[in-house]
Amino acid sequence: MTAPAHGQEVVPKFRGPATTAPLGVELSERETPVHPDTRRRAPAAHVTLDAVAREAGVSLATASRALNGTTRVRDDLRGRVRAAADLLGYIPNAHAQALASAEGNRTVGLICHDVGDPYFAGIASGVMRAAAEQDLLVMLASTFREPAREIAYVSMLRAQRARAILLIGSGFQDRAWERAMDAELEPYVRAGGRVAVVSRHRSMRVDTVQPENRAGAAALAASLVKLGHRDFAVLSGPPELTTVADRLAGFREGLAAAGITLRRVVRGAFTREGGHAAACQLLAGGGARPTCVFAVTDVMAVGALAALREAGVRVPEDMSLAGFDDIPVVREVSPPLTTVALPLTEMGEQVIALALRRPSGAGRSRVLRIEGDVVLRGSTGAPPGS
Amino acid sequence: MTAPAHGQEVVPKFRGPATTAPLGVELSERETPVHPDTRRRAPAAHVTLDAVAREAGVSLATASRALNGTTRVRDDLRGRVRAAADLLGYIPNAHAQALASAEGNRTVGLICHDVGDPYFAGIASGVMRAAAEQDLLVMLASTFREPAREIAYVSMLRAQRARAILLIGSGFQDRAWERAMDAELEPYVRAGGRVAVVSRHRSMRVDTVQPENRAGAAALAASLVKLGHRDFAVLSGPPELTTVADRLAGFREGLAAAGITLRRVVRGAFTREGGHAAACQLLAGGGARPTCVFAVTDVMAVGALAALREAGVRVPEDMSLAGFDDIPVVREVSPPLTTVALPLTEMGEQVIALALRRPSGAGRSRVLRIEGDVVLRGSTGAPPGS
DNA sequence: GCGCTTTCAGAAAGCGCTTTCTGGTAAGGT
DNA sequence: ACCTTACCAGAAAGCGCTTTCTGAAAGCGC
Repeated sequence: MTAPAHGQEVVPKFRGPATTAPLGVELSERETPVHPDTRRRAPAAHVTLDAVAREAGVSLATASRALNGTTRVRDDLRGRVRAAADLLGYIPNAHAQALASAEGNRTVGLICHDVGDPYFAGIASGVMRAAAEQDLLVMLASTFREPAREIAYVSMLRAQRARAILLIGSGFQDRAWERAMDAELEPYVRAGGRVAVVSRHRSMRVDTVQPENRAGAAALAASLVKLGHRDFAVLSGPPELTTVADRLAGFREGLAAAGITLRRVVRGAFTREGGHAAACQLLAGGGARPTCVFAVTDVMAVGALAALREAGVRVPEDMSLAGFDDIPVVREVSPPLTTVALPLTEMGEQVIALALRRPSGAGRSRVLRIEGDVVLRGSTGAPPGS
Repeated sequence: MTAPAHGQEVVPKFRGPATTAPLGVELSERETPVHPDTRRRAPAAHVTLDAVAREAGVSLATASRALNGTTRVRDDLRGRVRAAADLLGYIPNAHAQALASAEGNRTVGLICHDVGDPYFAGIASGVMRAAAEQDLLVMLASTFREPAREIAYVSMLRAQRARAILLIGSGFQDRAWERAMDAELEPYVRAGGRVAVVSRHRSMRVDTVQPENRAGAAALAASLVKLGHRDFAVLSGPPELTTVADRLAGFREGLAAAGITLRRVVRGAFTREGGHAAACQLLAGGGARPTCVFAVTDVMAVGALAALREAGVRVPEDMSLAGFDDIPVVREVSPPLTTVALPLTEMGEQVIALALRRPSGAGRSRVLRIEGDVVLRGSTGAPPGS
């Protein structure tokens, strides 16, 4: 489960008196005492509204109205229906409700690469909070960065008649996939579905929560220049992602404003390991090292920090390091990372709000621009020898 | 969005040429070019199977069979139906399908406290991966630690006729809530629903993925004793949670095996801040400080580490610190934290597997015990002055 | 007391599918 | 040539609900 690695050691397993199995995992069974039958009748499969109506001695229609309160129902009847529903343990069938009513169902779909990634987890957390307030259920889909799966999920969410589909994070390099995605989304929107995205360009009638990647990166560059740096490198991600392109361009812009040219860009995957590898590559390259490195995401920056430490490069004394996003972990590492802070949970709340407020289907698309705050922390300082 | 805090500084926002709005957030609209009408007919609302059948010149029944392939359909007809479905952009209505078929719908419910917490995010990630492989959609519900919301979610998931309900993480202190939860779950299980939980005791016919908290904590204690420590403190969580109780008891057991008595237990919330506060409280108390501290979760340990650093306590020279869970962040802090590693994503995969494999409704309940590995990292060392 | 409106319960028509059940046609046996 | 199987398309009956429509009963003014 855990491979022994640099600076850590896995201790052989403790065998307490309670544990006898030789495996790391043990499956046991236990008999559950049969629940003593309460007063409640045993529902064979599912209690239907029909059963409730019969129990209450009213018609199906009345039972429905009594429980959902759309039209007036005499108080005594309503009481009887409620009591019957309670007694029988009635739970409405959401499918039948969605089918019968024009309302549709109270769910939204959320598609992201991986909830295990703190960036997505932060946004998802915001979506969840907002959804909870509106009694919406969120259908979560993790693509694990496979475009085919992403499209399949949109299709599934369409089948589920989700009120809205939320797409979080960069799209894929391959234009063909993006086109396929548009083809999938277009009829959905036409049919009244709402789509909103975070940090992803779309060609459609889709609302967007868009971090100001350029401005943020430019501001960061300006701050780093102010610390005295002249010599920069960027640890970048897949070049086709707009997020990457914008942050890189913004950083260049910020440097240019001070008459500085970016010396070096190293590309890596959008993961901790990608950042680690990119940093290693940067250090391996001969020549003078930059005094300051900007990783286009915090996740990469965390990997880079580890790489620098392993290589004996002191941060920030030998080299300053900055990231982007402000995921929680960057406050915990030492030194804590300078970054451009994005309000992740708030972005999650906004994207769902944007989608749900959208006038069904057509209409202009809105862009909610989110500014990032440059937060200087311990990972950046004056360049060495200044 | 980000309050200036200890050791960090928020830089005033950069105003690039592109940004003119004075707010941190800006809402703009843009007109989308109207999508040129393709060959495809414009679906007014939703394409129904009926429309597909008509287009293909076959009956509704045949269309259904052609698309789902349960019974044999002549190849040419099947082809015509498929073509018609493609042409019209048919997406089946999952609600109607669920309602009409005995199969039910392809969704499972996942209830946890907060996907923003790396512990839950890790498990959720595992659930997502397993679900993706079986073409299941996951309905995610975050309770934000409110028992009422948790019960409401179970009810909603019941209404959605989720194939399975997965409950992740400790239950609540209040026995009344747990009883209410049982009352909610019991008819669900009776009606054929599957329930599986991670790290949570239930009185019902429910499968469980249960980390070996006692054995793990005991093993950790043994390892720490072996490093030379005699003087321990525990940063604990809410005492009524079985997870907490087990880890604490296990740790005591491990110490007892070496003839050592635990000196001090400080309670805190199950969060980073809880760990921070508990550590502060521990340091504030006068008297000799323990040489080694065990925080019952990594999340708390991370908070504790920050508190120790702020108080000028060096880890591990002045004090050793260990956690439990092995969430990713503990490898990134310095020193990296010694902990008991739980295979979080694997636990997620197991809990959903357990639920889905469960013979519908009744039957024995199974317990999958997960052993933790003690992983010694830089946060633990020999006690000072040895 | 009569016709009027108003109130509210019940009957019934779907929502979009799956799945029997029915029946027509072609193939095979005698 | 006739009858039995076998195969497969279509009709129709729901799945569990919402919602319109219908109509009975009650309240009201005259």
